[in-house]
Amino acid sequence: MVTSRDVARLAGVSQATVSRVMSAPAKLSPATAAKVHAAMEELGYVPHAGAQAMKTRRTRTIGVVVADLTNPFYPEILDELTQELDAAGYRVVLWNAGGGSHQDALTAIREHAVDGVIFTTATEESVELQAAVEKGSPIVLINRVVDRFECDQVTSSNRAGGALVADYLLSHNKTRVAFIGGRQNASTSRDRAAGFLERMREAGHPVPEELSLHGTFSHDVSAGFMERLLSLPERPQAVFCANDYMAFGALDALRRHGLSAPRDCWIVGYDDVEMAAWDSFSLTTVRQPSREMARAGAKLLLERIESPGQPPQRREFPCELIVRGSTTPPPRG
Amino acid sequence: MVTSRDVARLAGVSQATVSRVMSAPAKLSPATAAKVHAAMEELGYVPHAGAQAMKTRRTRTIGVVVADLTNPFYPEILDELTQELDAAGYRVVLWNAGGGSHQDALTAIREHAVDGVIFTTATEESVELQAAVEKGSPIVLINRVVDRFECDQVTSSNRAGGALVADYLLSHNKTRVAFIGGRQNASTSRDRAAGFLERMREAGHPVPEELSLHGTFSHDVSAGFMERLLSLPERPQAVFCANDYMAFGALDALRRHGLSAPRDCWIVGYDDVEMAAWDSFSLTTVRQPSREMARAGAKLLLERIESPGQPPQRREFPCELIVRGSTTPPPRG
DNA sequence: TGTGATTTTGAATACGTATACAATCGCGAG
DNA sequence: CTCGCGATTGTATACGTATTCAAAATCACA
Repeated sequence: MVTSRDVARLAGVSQATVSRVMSAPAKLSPATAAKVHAAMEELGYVPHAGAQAMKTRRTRTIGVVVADLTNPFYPEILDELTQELDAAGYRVVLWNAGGGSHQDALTAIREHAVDGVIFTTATEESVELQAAVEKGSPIVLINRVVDRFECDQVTSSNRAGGALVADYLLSHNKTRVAFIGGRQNASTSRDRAAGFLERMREAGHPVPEELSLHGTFSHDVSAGFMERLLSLPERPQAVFCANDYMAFGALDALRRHGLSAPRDCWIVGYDDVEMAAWDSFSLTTVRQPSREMARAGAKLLLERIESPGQPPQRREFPCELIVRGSTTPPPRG
Repeated sequence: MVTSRDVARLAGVSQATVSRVMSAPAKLSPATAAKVHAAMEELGYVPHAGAQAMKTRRTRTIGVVVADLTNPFYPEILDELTQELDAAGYRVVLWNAGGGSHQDALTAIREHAVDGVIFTTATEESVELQAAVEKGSPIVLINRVVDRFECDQVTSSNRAGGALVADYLLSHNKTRVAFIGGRQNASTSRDRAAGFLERMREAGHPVPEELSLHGTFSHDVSAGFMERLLSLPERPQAVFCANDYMAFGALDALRRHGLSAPRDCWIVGYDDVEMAAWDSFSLTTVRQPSREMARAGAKLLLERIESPGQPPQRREFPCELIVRGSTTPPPRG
């Protein structure tokens, strides 16, 4: 391994000078800077990340916790996050689902293995997460959000989005409708459900209990729910799924029974992942600006790392209904 | 920040003893071990990752380079890798596409920021990668592979897989067939193409040049190619795409023109990502055991880190044709 | 040419941990 | 009761870098 001392020796300067070439080149004469650069080049010098981290207390590494790489929503978020953080000179370490992810990520902060963490998967229950937040650890919540945590949070107007769907369905005289949700402890599923169910109720068409299903955010579970709905004596006219991934499951269940949307049942999703626009799905959905949210989250975290102690910020992005072929065909023109 | 010295002070022992509690507990009397543990607990001690890395020259972190998170193949690989490495006590840092990924990953090795890297995206051209390999850096290639690199490599029998598809199509009298490939510098696309085209030629039905298209591994580019194929005076009877993601694009192009598989054109993919089995696609494809390959890659890398200097290993996993609805319906029963 | 101000550089040290080596302790054999 | 050995523990040091402080070199200007 080649150290800054080796470079110093070759360049005929002190180790301190080599260090300064990287941290404060302005304070050096061009001549010595050139000498040092030449020596670094010749030896192929690369500073030791651990040693640097120890001195600077910075790792230029950010943690990201995602819930489920199988759901295309998360790869999209991750794609944007890696690009954004990469551009800012940060590395990304990834934790993927699994019970321990939260804990591992929080440990990584305390080990000074990362400068901060972006959670896309926060839930009310995580006592440790709350403790970390209260201790002032640099943490940002994207997507799922916990109101009482005092930290930066980025979300979309899930409640309003759910209501949007209700309005849309009602305006097309769909009054017997179902809801397929994910985990109840996720704010996303909860808020979307709340907005949707509340609006249906207000309109005088409350969603009956047997049409409001909750499980896990998964294609297969959702498909199973959809089959259950299809086997009811009176089939729902439309189904709103808490995310696109589940909506794909519902569409698949339809097809499996020789049925299709919108003919036999309307299907609406949430997220507007890229695949939703594919002709194979053509899924009507509520678009949340996921990539923009990811960028906002990254920015908030980097700012917090730069200048700790600022009051936490909350950003809520608006959502928008995107009508596609899984409900009514889009308006002509 | 609480250091091992703080713990030592509270426990009334030396810093060395605290360190030993973690690295060699057998060498300590149960009594002192207990004291130290209590002190660690009370102070919430967590060792500083950078300091540890500096001494031990290990980070317990592995880098992973993927090409495109939008292609569900990579999230699947990544899912398996994170689980596997996590279980082995390693963190994962992720590099995602972008021109600099390779370089960044290699730099991370030299910075001792990671103990090794798994590339899913190697190409012949990467001189730096070759140099790193020759220097003995712990590097494993999964998926895409470069024959002349002297490092651990995990792949599937892409050439044979391509031939499988040709045999299958020929056995159903599909003689005018097309190929949609990805980047030519990726061994996967190249080998699948070679196996496929060669077998078609051998059978006396060479694929004409205008039916052999190469672009980038993307849904949209593939859809564009498919549209071009559909606009030919004589439409191909079947299209083999170098991966499922591109096959989805081809299916979408069909649908966009009011056509469908297998009625108007057979579509075959490669990979067998989870989505391929969904009813919305029901894609005939060549299954490669991606998750198994990921595990094998992780294992090879960890072994290499444990005991460097071993001769590099190559593992090639067999592939299997999975017939689904995008070609002939699967055999009854 | 001398003086003080300023720039440029080096010597020394600290970051937090792991470990080689030395010191101490307890205990059984002689 | 002494010697010696193994089991525990402490002391001292090194890992590679950033930074403080002081020294040396340079410069502006009289």
